[in-house]
Amino acid sequence: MKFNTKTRYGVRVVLELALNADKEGGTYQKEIAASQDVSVKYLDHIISALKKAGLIANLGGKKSGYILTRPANEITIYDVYAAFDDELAIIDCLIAEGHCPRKDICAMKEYWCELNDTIRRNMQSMDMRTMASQHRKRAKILD
Amino acid sequence: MKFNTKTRYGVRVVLELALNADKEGGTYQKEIAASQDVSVKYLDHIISALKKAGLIANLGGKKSGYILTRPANEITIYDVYAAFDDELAIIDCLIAEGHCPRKDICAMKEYWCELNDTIRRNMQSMDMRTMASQHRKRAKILD
DNA sequence: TTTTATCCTATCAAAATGGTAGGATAAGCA
DNA sequence: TGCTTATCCTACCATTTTGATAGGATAAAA
Repeated sequence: MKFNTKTRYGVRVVLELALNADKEGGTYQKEIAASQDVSVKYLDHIISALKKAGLIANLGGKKSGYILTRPANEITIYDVYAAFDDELAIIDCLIAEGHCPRKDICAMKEYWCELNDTIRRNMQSMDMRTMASQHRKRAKILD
Repeated sequence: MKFNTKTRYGVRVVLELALNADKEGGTYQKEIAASQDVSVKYLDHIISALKKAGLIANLGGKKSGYILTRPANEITIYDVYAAFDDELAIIDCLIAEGHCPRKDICAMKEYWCELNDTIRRNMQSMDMRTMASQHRKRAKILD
């Protein structure tokens, strides 16, 4: 029961872009790689998925920096999660219906389904502007 | 982000024993295997872990049926989870401290930690007596 | 025209997952 | 007593997932 590193890095990339919202020309992949301590090559995959999901984009053409495509408060943790994985389903039978012969009686399925909803709603209710401001607050205290 | 089959089967085994609480002589591994549609061999692992965790026990000696070691309302979903996995940690840095260089500033860590607590508390607040009674209710309606 | 940053696909080692197999042990029974 | 059988215990194994690296294509900028 773990989130994978792509999701974790993905969130951090989006957080960095949210923090750099005022930065002229966007943020370069190279800069992100350096500040997040990930190889540029690995970051390729992360950024590619975030772009495909429509969360980030190049400010200009091919050799320009990245920015968020919408205000940080309109991007949730779940949005980032969904860029890397399918719909959240903590057990398979929540998506692959018709397979389990006991699906109509199974009390467990109902429980897992509710837990799944709880987790998804939690992730949907946290946006990246909030994360950014919390990060700034913490950084300030430590300063 | 999935629960593994051992945890899922484990919960179902405990649920079955909760439902069979009145059954004379406990429930045999063979019976559980049949009703849960798992091989007896695979069930070996599940049962072994549940026994090790102290959730179930043989009613008599080696060749006797299984029962729960305490009332079903004193066994939570989290108890069963913990029989198969370590403490719930949806990202590694929640347990392996000191590793991440940004742990003091990282706003994300705080978020993941809170989500982790939310999930754990949810699992801790659902007990197997409740599950059993919900199951009986559903089975009755379908009858 | 050279550099270089993004883009895109393939590959790979290691770990996790889901499960089978074989045999040891010991209880129950004819 | 000896056979059957259910639990117990340890290997092993195939497949998938994970966390990355590598190579080269593309195109913008200098």
